[in-house]
Amino acid sequence: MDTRTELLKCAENVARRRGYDGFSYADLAKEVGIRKASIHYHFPAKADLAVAMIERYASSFSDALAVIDETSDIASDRLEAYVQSYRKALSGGAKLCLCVAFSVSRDSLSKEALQELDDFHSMSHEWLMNTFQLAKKDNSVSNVGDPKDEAAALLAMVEGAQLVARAACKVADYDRATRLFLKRLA
Amino acid sequence: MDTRTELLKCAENVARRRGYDGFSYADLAKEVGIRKASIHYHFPAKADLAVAMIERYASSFSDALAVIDETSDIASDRLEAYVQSYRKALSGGAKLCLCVAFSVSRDSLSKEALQELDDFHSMSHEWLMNTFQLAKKDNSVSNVGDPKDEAAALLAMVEGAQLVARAACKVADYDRATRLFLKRLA
DNA sequence: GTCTATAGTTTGATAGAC
DNA sequence: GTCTATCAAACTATAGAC
Repeated sequence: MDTRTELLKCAENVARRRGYDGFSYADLAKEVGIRKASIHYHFPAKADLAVAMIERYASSFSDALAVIDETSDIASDRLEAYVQSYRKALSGGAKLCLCVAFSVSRDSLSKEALQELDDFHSMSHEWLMNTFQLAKKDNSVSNVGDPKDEAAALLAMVEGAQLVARAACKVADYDRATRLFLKRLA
Repeated sequence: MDTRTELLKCAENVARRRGYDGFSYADLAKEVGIRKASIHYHFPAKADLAVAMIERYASSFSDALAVIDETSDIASDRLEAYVQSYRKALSGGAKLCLCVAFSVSRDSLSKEALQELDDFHSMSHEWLMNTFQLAKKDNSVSNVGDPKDEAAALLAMVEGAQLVARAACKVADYDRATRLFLKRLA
């Protein structure tokens, strides 16, 4: 793997544990095994790194959603996989979704990074909306309301469930918070 | 107001905007109007400040829940007030619940602070559980599941809704995420 | 209780050799 | 591309005068 990618991977890893203001170039240098001055060759400023991190995260997230869509045509299957993916991202209570971690540090981010953050949420929201729209047709989810509202509610729920589970370092808290929603799935 | 309280108020304010790793003694000194060295008289280390912040936050939150209980005996009224209180805490998309902000910076907190964080979540969860238990009796909420699961789901939802709204600085996002739940209230 | 002064560390970032 | 060397600024924290 090239150094740039290795840096991005490492940065994502630590940012999802500690937030944007909670990691430094020194942390990355130590982990990747180069000097911190060398990092500036790949990312001149931390703001550049932040943008690249969100871009990479959104891209891989988008890929994951595409895989979910390919795996099943049933809305309930897709939503279950979605909830499961946020559970997996928790890493046993040690990590958060990158965008959850970055949302808290909003004031430290550049305009460009905030735009990327916004794009990520838009993409997630749209995928969820379409999936709830499908659920209305295939009847695989009980009691479906306005897809726009359902999408916003589920996005908030998985992000909040991650947060609560992270606070206590207990995946069980994530499971408890999402249980009633999963019961609505066929 | 005494300086200690003023410092706590100010620290809460900035921590809810920027997270635990996002503010410094210099920020507080500037805002409160004393030198940063003076802050150490009240809070020897930042870890001490963190503990006092959560204590104060949990205490005022607990008071707010007591007021809600006094205002109405109907479960749906109480839950609506609960959701509303998280909305108000958003401050137009500028702030988060202190415990949401601190959960992200978990690794920077002392054991004592983490314990306080845990206590806060326990208190919230218990109040919600009792309220959903009441809802089962007074039928003011539609389709109530296991109170324990309902409590966890709602806590996750309001915290997640705050986060999404904070990311975009749009209170409307909070409203959209909580709309379907509020529809279940009588 | 608040101040000045300062220590010791860490931060993000740059210059220039290799 | 990575290094050494260095910078100025910010950080938490302490000592001691008032």
